Amino acid sequence: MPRQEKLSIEKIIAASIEIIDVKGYNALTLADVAKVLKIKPPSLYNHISGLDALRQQMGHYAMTAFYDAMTTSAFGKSGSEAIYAVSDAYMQFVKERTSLYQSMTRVPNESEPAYAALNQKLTSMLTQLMAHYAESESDRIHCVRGLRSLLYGFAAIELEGGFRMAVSKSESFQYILDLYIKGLESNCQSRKLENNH
Amino acid sequence: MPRQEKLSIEKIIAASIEIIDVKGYNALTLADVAKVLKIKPPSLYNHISGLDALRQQMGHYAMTAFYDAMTTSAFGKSGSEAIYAVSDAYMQFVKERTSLYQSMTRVPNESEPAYAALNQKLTSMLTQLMAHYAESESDRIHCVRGLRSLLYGFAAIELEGGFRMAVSKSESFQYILDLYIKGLESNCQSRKLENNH
DNA sequence: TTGACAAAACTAATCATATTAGTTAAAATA
DNA sequence: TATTTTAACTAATATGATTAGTTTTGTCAA
Repeated sequence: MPRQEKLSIEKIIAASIEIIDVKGYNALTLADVAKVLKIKPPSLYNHISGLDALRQQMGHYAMTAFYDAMTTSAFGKSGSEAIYAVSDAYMQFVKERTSLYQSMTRVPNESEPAYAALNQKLTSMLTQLMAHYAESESDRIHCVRGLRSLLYGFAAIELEGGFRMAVSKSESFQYILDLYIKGLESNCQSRKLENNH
Repeated sequence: MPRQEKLSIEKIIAASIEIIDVKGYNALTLADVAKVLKIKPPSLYNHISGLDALRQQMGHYAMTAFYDAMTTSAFGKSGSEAIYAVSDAYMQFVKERTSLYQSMTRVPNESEPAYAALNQKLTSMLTQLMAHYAESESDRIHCVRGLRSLLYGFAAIELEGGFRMAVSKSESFQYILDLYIKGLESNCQSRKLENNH
């Protein structure tokens, strides 16, 4: 009986996610978290140092799950296949774990070492995927920034209900990804032509 | 002397922008707004119906300025020239009027008619710009969604300090835009080939 | 000029929330 | 079992949004 009862940071995060599911990221309050956990708000301070710290920890937790999803999706793939895979995994994460995704993107301090380190690893992974399309390191980074911008922007606009025209959003997503890959390929093409000048 | 003193919704918005410039969008409070305007917080309710309503009005005000900047930049241009122009204007707006841009993108209710109408007009304008690259209406909308995603994502990641590698962000932006345009062109190309099958 | 009216300020009060301080009970451990 | 730590609690403070009711002030017509 005294098994499941033990409170932990994980339980606090789980409760917070529940609340965000219902009320949205901005509406998270310690008062509500305490209510869900059936304790008084000050008791939470035995586990976390405040609302901002909770958000920070949620960000790290979310980033961990996200990093895992991204890495898994790309494993063993290369070229456009890998790019499609991580992009689909990205959007799947956004759709299926929206509150977690928001906890990641709206983390109070992105510079916090643990968070930043994971972010950095993710960027490295993506940069490797660009090997097929760009030779120089800086070009690969440009490509990664492009993909991240695309995915981040699409997800954000979709989440806030921004795509209002009566056109399939998933078709748009495929179209946009195709466009991006075509851009990469066309880039390759022109590079090869230059080399044979 | 009693000239400049008159309070108005414009002055309230201006004061709010000042505060956001310094403390960030989330930290806006009516208490601070009142302090800047040298009145007591309840007095604000003679002009606005609360913090959320203020944010909504700021969103509309911001969208108006943004729509103006976008439209002006594209005027008389077409094809890739127009796309580069609106993209540059977009990023310029983000950089020079950051608080306003955030007030627009984080507006409490994007469905509010006045806001949504402007948003719709902006989308129409951008869709027209895609005439050169896509024939069907739905393809043009896909293209617009791609561009918006790209710009929105790049701006958001840059604002939150997400591009950490030692690579020029403005070069990345140019690279990404080039990539996007190449994608559009390559799309055209393959469409023409198909037609001549 | 003055009295009525409307606008816009004010004070007082309420409520929700975060957070701190200090206390206590319960669990873990020596 | 005695001690120590953990994690709950109550009480209190501070900030901020918001409402109610009052007062001031500026405008405008008689």
